[in-house]
Amino acid sequence: MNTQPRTMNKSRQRDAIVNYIMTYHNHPTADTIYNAIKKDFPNISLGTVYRNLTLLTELGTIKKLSCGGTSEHFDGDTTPHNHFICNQCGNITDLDMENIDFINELASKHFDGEISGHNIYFYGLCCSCKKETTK
Amino acid sequence: MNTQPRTMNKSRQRDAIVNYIMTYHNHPTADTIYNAIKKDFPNISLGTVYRNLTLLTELGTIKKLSCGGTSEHFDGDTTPHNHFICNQCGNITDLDMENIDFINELASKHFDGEISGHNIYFYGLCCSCKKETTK
DNA sequence: TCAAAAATAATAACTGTTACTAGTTTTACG
DNA sequence: CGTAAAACTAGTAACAGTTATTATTTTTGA
Repeated sequence: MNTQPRTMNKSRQRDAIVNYIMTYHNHPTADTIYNAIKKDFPNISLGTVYRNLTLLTELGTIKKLSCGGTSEHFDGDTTPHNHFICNQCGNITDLDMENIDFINELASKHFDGEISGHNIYFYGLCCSCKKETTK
Repeated sequence: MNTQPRTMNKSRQRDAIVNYIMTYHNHPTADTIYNAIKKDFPNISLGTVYRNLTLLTELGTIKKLSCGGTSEHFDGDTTPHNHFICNQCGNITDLDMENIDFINELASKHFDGEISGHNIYFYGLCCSCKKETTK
């Protein structure tokens, strides 16, 4: 039995969510999006944000980032790239580095299952926190 | 001001937690550990498990794994190694592959902060789930 | 225009985790 | 030893992020 809707209707709220994520590449949480969108949709419900984020993740329009904080983050950039999380301030940023998808092959070598992708989270001190600590 | 205890007392409960994690390399959640230890400590509190897991993580005795499920997992193996999470059954396993810590250098190349480490989570189908789907 | 399907707002419920408190265990030292 | 201070625990309440429920509204296609 298929529990998915047969067709997807358009929804102004969902459009606003996608628009926010695609405009600000700041890996927002559901709550961040909720508060930002409230300016245009004062009555929007947090549940609506969560429901659409789940839906969009399932559709592959966005990606969910689980990097150990109290809540999940979302990324509008679904192309392969890696993230850095600052141990001090907790900020998440994209990491500009050469593509290393070949590690999937390395991981497959001694593995009987099927590897389809990976997530990499680098940790350390971001530029500004590094400056702070060396003061 | 230092909020840490000045010395660490021994605690049978904490020993049992460490012992469980080091014995079964199954990346357990707090709840898994709690239920396992209850056999020896029928009155142990879930809070005690959480408190000690946090403490042990801070001490570096164990590592916390945040791989996107509903709860956190813990790993008694603190040596560099990578994990695989099955998209179907959710099982977490160690991935036997060559060390690729050199990616920290690659990541540092165009990065102004300081990179101290990384976590890699591979995704896909584990051996048994792969067999299931091809039946 | 109108009915069916999809989506929403509002709210309640749920779940993993943390905080609090009174009582117990461990430890250091006389 | 005995004992007092510090560390730790059980039990429980509180909290935060997320999901489920439901009545209502919006979207869509004929």
